[in-house]
Amino acid sequence: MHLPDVMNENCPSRRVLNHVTSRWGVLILIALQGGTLRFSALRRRIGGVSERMLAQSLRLLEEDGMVRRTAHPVVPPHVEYDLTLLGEEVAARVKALADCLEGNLARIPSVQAGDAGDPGRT
Amino acid sequence: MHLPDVMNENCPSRRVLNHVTSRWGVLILIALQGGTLRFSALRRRIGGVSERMLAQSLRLLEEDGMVRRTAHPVVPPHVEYDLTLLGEEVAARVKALADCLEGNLARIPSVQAGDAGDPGRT
DNA sequence: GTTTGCACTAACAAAAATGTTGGTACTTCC
DNA sequence: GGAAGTACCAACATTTTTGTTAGTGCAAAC
Repeated sequence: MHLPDVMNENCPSRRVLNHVTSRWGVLILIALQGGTLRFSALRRRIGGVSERMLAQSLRLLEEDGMVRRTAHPVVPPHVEYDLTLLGEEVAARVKALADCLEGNLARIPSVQAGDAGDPGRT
Repeated sequence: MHLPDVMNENCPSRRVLNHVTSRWGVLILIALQGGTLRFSALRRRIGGVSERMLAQSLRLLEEDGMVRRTAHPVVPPHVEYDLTLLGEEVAARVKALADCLEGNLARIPSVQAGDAGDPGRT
């Protein structure tokens, strides 16, 4: 068994890292840190996510053993999402990163430059 | 001015978070944690990155004040990249996350399912 | 004197991510 | 009776990301 190494393009850790650090993966983990949430609640909590992407990202994180899905077979569907033990560990790191960025926004030049949107090409 | 909040789709922190957690952004930050590196060295260190993406991702991180670029105007170009103070702080969190994932690979179902990457090499 | 390395960029092409629309099957609220 | 909410999925369209190729200008190694 070779040691996992994200710098190695073929290491499975690379794929997991990509799931976790994906656009919505990060936010899902942070949102679920507060406790169990239902699909719609999760969607309301995470600004800008579409149903499709939320469902897809949740499935990926579930496959990676970070998120647990619990479906109650009742008439209006009722599904709950929460973090597994592993998910909690990972989410804590992700949260730490997000907090770090939020807390240091003032030190970030591109933010101070007063550009609300994509300054990219015009 | 409201508080930064990554859950808010219009918060600038969201954009910065995306840069930092982008496919190559993560790896660049980790790679530079070890110290200054030149472009080509960085490229060799990060498996699978193309010149184009490395250059692009570096520029983004530079704009966000995480990475510093120092060009020496010598005949064969000599450019060095290293982390700013802010970059170090952020990189530390990113590294913690990556280490956490690497260390817990064995607990990840989708990895154990033998569905990706090159099997057999241990 | 031909190849190699350096640090890139521009143009184009392909692949992946993401969004949009419409639908399911039923219930509760107005 | 009509609208809204639940938890999604499938098909299609668009956008974004990423890769590929070629090229710069010069120097050192072969």
